[in-house]
Amino acid sequence: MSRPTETRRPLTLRDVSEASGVSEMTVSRVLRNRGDVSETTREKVLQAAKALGYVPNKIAGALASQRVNLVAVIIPSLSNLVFPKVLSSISDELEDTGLQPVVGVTNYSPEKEEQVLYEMLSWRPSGVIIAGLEHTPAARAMLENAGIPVVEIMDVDGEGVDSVVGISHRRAGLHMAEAIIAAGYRRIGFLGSKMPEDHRARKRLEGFQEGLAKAGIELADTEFYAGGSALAKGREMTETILKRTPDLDFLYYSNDMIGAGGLLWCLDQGIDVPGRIGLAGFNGLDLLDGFSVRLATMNACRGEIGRKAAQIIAGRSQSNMIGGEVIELEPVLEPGDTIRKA
Amino acid sequence: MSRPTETRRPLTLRDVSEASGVSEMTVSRVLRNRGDVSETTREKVLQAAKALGYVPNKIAGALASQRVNLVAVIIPSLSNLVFPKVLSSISDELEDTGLQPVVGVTNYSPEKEEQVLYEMLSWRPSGVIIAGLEHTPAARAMLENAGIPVVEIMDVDGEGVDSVVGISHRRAGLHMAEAIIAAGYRRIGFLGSKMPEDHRARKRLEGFQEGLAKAGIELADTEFYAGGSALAKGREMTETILKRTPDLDFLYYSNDMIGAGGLLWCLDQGIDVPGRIGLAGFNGLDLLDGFSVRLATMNACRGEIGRKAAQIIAGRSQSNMIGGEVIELEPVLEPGDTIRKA
DNA sequence: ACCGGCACCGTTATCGCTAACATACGGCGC
DNA sequence: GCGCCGTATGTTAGCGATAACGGTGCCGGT
Repeated sequence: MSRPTETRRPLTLRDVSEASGVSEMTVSRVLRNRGDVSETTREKVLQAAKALGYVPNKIAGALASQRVNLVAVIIPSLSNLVFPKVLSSISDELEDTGLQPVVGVTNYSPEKEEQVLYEMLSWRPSGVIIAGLEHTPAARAMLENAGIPVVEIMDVDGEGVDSVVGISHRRAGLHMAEAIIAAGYRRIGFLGSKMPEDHRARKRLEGFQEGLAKAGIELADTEFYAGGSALAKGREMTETILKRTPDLDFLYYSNDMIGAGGLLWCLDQGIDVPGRIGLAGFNGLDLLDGFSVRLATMNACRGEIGRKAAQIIAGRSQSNMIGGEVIELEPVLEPGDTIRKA
Repeated sequence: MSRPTETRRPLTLRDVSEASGVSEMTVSRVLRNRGDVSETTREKVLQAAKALGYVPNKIAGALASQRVNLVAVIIPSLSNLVFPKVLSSISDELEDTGLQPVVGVTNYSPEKEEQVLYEMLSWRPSGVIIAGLEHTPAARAMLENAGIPVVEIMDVDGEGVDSVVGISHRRAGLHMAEAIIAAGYRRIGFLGSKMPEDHRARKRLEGFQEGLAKAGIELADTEFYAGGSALAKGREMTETILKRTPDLDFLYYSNDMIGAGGLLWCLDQGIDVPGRIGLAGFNGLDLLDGFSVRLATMNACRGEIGRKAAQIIAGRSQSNMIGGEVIELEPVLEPGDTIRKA
């Protein structure tokens, strides 16, 4: 009820050691469960620590031991819904390894990414998980020189610094194109975000166009957006593109959220999906489970990506084997109800 | 192209100081922009640091200066969509204060919260922003003894440790009840999550029931869920509750996501909304902008909450004024299209 | 009685950086 | 010339923990 001390000086090991009558070293051993301590002193120490409300100072600990139990996780955005998913699979996997993820957000800006990376590396984490393969030269240099395991995730189309876990967005786009063509669609439009720094979306589009080209087809129209609620944007863009190019018979969206918006708009308009027009998105958001008509999409293996990445970091922080794994996962087409059955 | 050194020993201030021919202290001053350094040496040092690829060690810096530029932000979940929003407003507000948010997630578990808090406090952050007012006794004690500004956010119905920024969920529920009754609805059902630790949802329900009681009405039926895609669950639950109690004329959902699922189901079924049945959710997700029929909801001021909380932390970390502010924000009813006009 | 080994615990020396103080130096006023 | 000030830099002493090693009992074997 009354304050333990007058001026609240933060507690240190010394306080606990004095309170329990043993040396700081022994207290440290007890608190870390490391080294031999008799059961009786262990009890004494724990009791004293609890009574004082002692919280160890990891800053000092990390400096002395040269070990930090943090893993830097750097992603472009939290509002994308994709990334929280990856994040949670990372933290699940890290749960009982003693490692802890720390998140940094770049807003799809390479400069911000460089900043965030610098900031995080200055805490000397035991590993870095970072989205994408495209970084500023300085950022890349930092990753190479950090001397810790680095896992670049989400994308395998390019050269990685160290380990890489992801899917080929190029091939994902290509496969989607093939599926669409196989289903008999020919007048195809693309709708996506304007962000020039979303390399994965760009690669999907490139792969998609390549797939179309193989069948001698070109994109009939495209529409881009920036900012705002993706669902609402999907709705607007769909209306816009169909007004401009009414004979489109398929719309490929760069993500599920705008795809879902487009789907809602089509349903509202009473358009026959997938007869008159087919739709597909990308990501496999479980959000889509809530629609009566299920949008075709491609599962981006987000959970698996996070898990593998975490495993690599955890594995390498124990045994210091030399890394450089590249794990390519295979995205799965989920045809849903918005592509005609062939 | 070739590695700078054979065995890559992490760089220290000493390396930079040797490379630039000045003392470590001067290098430190340059890198922190603190104290007087002549322009010429500043240049020399910066150049050396860049050439070596030096990244400062904040661990050592923090230990020496007893200052850490981190703010712990502790929230129940990242998949709720509400919290990423709060997070981003916090980090926007902190952007140019030199402070940096670090996120911890509790999964709505008080024990996990206690763990995460302990973990974060052991890094000696300059402040804590934590969701909710309900904590374990140990967690509360830690917050009280940490000697740093603490802001509990989202909720004001209860006793805070230090500062509090949020809305009254009890009153939010109550107001929603009044609005619904004013619109002429009488057979009212509630649909929500089963989580016993979601105190804010509980308080909304209590306030809602209180509002109904004032008009001499009781909840006609309730339905709860746990886990899974909220949109899909909303759909299922709505079907279930309406099968069980067909004469309900209003459904109050504990969040917008399940509300949206319910709305989709009603539209699919061709049910007249808001004539035959009214619907309302809670949170004001901008996701809802994408629907042709807009769900009634209540804006929970998430952006404002994050901003104010960050301001309090930032303000107090500069001038050490004594805290204890309580800021109650006023949620706004957004009637949308799913409540009859009175 | 002596020695080796084990279980337990203390001492010392960092870890990389910064606060606080000390020093060097040039210029200025008197 | 002397003292003094201000600027630009160096020196010293920690910050709070841990690694590495050094004791100290106690036991059992010989």
